[in-house]
Amino acid sequence: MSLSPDAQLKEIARGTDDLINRADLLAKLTKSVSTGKPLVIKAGFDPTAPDLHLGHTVLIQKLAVFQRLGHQVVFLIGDFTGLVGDPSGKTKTRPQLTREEVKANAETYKKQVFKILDPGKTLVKFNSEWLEKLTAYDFVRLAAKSNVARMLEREDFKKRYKEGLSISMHEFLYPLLQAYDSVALKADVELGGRDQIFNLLLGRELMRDYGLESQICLTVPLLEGLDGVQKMSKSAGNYVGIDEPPEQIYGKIMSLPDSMLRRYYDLLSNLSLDEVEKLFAQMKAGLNPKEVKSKLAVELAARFHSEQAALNAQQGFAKVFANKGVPDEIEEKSIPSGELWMPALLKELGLVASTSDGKRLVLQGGVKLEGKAITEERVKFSSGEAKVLQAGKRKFVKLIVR
RNA sequence: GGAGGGGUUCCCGAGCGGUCAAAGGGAUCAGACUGUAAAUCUGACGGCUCUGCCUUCGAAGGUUCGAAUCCUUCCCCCUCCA
Repeated sequence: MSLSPDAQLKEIARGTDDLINRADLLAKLTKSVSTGKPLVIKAGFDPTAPDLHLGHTVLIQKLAVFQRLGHQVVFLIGDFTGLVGDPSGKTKTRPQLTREEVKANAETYKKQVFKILDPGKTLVKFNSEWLEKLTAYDFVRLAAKSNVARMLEREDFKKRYKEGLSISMHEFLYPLLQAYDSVALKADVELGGRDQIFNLLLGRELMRDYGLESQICLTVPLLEGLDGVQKMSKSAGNYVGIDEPPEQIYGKIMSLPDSMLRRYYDLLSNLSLDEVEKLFAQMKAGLNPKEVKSKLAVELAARFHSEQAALNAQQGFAKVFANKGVPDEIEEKSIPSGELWMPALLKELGLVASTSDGKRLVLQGGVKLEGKAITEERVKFSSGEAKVLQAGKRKFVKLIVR
């Protein structure tokens, strides 16, 4: 089904951060509808982090929108540019990935991405396919397409330059190579995060230089992580991975600060704008924010798993945290009988990092046996007993005494 | 090539001969409270066979009764001028 260009535009523009520019996109859509030729939608991904999180899904969902509208999504894996290195991670030299590693990462990517995208309609490409073939001559010619002043227009470069921080040569190359990808793919639209705007725009210019019709640049907002401050990233540890078990997804969303709720709804929920408005109006009128949060947590857990798994996670959470109970399924561990020194036991069971840590936990009343906080470091266990040991709020182990 | 500034515990960042396992902040963890793994408050936050001992302040040596702090060499990072 092919919607009218106007209707498509509206759908595409929803929840975007920036769209450059609307008129061009409308023209492309109009042409696409009249000729029946789908637009080429490009989105690039670095092959070094195959662990996708919610932050990435904002963009992927937008890709899915294009896909539903009948356009050709190209999932571009930046195996070559990954070697060059993204300007943001500047301290360490990236390890050179072998072909096998890139391939393996790509598979992981696909597995995750196809929870949202339709595999049958997605074209997966590697940019080494064309970038590797560039000669030094091509390369210099490519580099000549831009200039230092232009590069320094980029916000982060400008800032670093002003503050006298270093900028490596290859960091200038990165945007150019990414832009060249658009040339190679003859992309109609490129999607990226908010931080990608410069690179996307460079693609737009470069395509013109190469005599092609310029791509449309569409950015989606960057999702803040669970801490509500930094952008979501694996290295910051404030992320929700889409491959995580439903209980984790649910629990992590519940740990989101209330202040971030609306933002998450706007960027992640599939609810219509009206429904979201209504929900927040209710909350203002007294509905417990916890309920609103839980609703989102269920929606997301269900998206990456199943409705049932999500509801189970919700129940388990209520049991453990709201009612301070014990989860249904806990790991069983066998321990010897006799008097045991808890810090060592905790360490052995992997519940704490060190005996010192274990001592602290006991001291602070964070260790419970059968729901009762223990006060002594040494506890007697008799053979045949089975007791639930709890370390902190969410770690449980069932002890089977030999 | 020249001049200068730096490398401190998970991160940022103080300390610049003893009172330093090292201020402060962040992150993390625990407890209380609650509406949740929100918010807030309190506490903990190198390791261990734990009223003591061991290891840590880029690396290796040295000075000293005693060094993260002083000296030497080395490694690394950054800035400016060429």
